[in-house]
Amino acid sequence: MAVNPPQSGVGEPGSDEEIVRRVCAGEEALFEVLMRRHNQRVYRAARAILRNDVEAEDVMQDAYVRAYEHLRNFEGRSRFSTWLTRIAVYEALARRRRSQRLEPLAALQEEGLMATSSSSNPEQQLSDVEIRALLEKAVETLSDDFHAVFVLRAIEGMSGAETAECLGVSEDVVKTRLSRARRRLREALLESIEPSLPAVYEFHLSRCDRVVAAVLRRIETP
DNA sequence: GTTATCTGACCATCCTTGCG
DNA sequence: CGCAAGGATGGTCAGATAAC
Repeated sequence: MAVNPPQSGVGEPGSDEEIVRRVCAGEEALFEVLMRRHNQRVYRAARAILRNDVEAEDVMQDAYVRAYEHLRNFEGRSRFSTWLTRIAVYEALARRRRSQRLEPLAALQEEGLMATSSSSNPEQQLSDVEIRALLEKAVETLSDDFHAVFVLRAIEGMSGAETAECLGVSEDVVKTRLSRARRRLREALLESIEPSLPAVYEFHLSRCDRVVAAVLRRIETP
């Protein structure tokens, strides 16, 4: 499920750590390579916590600026991507705390997201686009903690250790949250598709007639 | 065989609800 | 309003399983 499309950009001059070393040595322009390389992950990490595209982009900018300013503090104890993601996660968590103080009722506006599609044709309903929409809706129903773990682990493909480090929790907590997030996703998806389940593998009247006729022919002609 | 991951059981805490 | 009961949620631990 992990999707990490290669980022386009300014050539690929070596490992992250190598680029960090060169940026610190004065090649500031190379920082763009790091940004392009990790845009996807940083965006998903920020959005996993904030659930808002615009705010996620703001956090990305803040995180990149902060990372650039503190690049010399990167000691290489973890991968650069983990270090960068952790900065974005901390920025996002701080922003979420601020917004929760200011708008404690904002979350109530999210109610009603799980309204089910009324499409009656299961084949249409199960098209790729709709499956993706169902998945996204289901993921959005997860609690904040489960949502963040699920996005980082299952979608972004980070390891348990990386996710734990980014979110500031133990690996055990990541494992449990991921397991429960998956279970809840299954339940949410089942809830959203159940109304159309009776139509799945429907034994159409014409096929019924055909089978009955064939059986009758075989019975009647020994 | 080792490591990583998943999953279930158990427990603690928090929240809601009903009752006096 | 205060309190107890029950449910929901989340963390820890341990065993099972898969991948290497």
